[in-house]
Amino acid sequence: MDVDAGPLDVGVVPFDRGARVAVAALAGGKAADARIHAAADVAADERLRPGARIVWQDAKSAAPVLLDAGVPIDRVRDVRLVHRILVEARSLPLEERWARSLRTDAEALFSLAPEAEPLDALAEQLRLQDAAIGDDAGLAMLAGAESMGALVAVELGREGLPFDPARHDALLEDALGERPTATGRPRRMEALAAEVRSALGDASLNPDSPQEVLRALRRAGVDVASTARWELREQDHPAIEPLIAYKRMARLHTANGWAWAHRWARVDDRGRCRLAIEYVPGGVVTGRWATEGSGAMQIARQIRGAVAAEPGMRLVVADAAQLEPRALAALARDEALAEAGRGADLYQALVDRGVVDTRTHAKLGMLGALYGGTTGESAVVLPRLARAYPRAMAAVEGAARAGERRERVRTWLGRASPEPPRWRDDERGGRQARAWGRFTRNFVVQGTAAEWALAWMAGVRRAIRDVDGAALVCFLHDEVIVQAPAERAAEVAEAVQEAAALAGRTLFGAFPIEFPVQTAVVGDWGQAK
DNA sequence: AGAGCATGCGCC
DNA sequence: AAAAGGCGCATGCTCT
Repeated sequence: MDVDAGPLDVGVVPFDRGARVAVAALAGGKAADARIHAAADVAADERLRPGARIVWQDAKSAAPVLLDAGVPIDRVRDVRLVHRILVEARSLPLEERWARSLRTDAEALFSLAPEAEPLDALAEQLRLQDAAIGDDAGLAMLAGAESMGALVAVELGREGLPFDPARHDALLEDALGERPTATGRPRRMEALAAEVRSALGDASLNPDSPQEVLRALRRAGVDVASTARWELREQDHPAIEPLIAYKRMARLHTANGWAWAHRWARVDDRGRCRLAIEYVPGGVVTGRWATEGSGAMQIARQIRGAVAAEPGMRLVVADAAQLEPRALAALARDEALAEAGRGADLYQALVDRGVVDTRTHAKLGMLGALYGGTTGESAVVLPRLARAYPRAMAAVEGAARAGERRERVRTWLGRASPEPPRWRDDERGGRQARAWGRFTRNFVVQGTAAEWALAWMAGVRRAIRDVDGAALVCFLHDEVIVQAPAERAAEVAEAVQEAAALAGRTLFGAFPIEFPVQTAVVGDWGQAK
């Protein structure tokens, strides 16, 4: 092996449904020395050594083959995801070949012959992307972070989230009452349904039907226009309390109840019960991830205790405190806000510095700044924040005004907001313009926070690589969970915090912004915070 | 019967 | 009918 060779781009194309893999060096838009391997032998290709940049059409179809073969991967380019970013960033002419490659999905790749052609195509795409990125350090970093994120997503999906069905069952019975034997509602839900029916004098009422409930409420003299909780709360009628309680239970029952667990929990080949979670990197326009199917990014707090460490293991639950305000301070280069963030609680710092009078007001004001609040308490506190942190406020205000003018805005690393929809030049159009402005205002902050989270996760992945038995098992925007052997959990917790600091420096250089991470080493997720 | 929308609510 | 950004999902309900 020539250890003096420079960084090598290595293209990987699986075919025959992953039974075989084509590997080639990519340079100058060409694939060189293509070799075909049986999937199990691919690790023997010495070009796939640490330090090489592995290039694939998309992680979902290509990564499993390499992961199964035990190929260490530490740099990667996901051509599909980076393509999307670059097209949106308008750094690239929309050439026909790009449009074509967008349509090349995983299935199409599988059906391609193992000839050089797909590898050449990959090489050409890589060349075009690198040319488009040029010397834009932000886009280069974003391309790397997005690609590594896609790999982490595949790894998370393969790992699954440790899940204890017995605990889940107990938590549900506690919240909803005894589970029904056949069809029908859990006991406490059924009791509440009966209470609602009796209070509204409608023995056949289906409490799951908003229309029926609305009609019944109005018949009973309750003046509401919907059955939304916020509206019900303002009413005084004996049906209201059980109805709200019922709806809360119904939500848990349908979203994270027994059927949900049955659908998404699986027992892997080592006898461990895990929730199968398919993450979709870049699934949200801002760059946040989404999930496909399981709703795993919305798991109700009430049942998080069912996510439990396996024997001999602990969960390291880590969440980044006030990530978005910190992302805002950094992208706006607001030294004063960054200074307030020096410490674990940015909101409390605003109180201590006399900017606002209570922590709740600090939070409300910040939410208003990030989302564009114009009413209520948030609007009252906002001017105080604007006076104390003019740079941060100018950044979000600027993004909002740009959006209203139909301009596209960018995150810190350069992800562009989507093309705005059309709106008329009338009052309704004005409302739409302001709504779009609220979106672009939030886009720059949410998107930048998502970029930080990608960098954080890449760092966590690297940091736990040498901790035998440790694995990332969950990601939730500003929170990660690592399962680790009990005796090494404390060490992992520290590494996760260091990775956060490193992510901050990677994105924002010497700008003095801190990203404190709260960690808890616990037996189950319900014990964290 | 299935597609697609509306409602409502959980998460960040 | 929500005020204020981003989602996903279950259910009811209407339209085809």
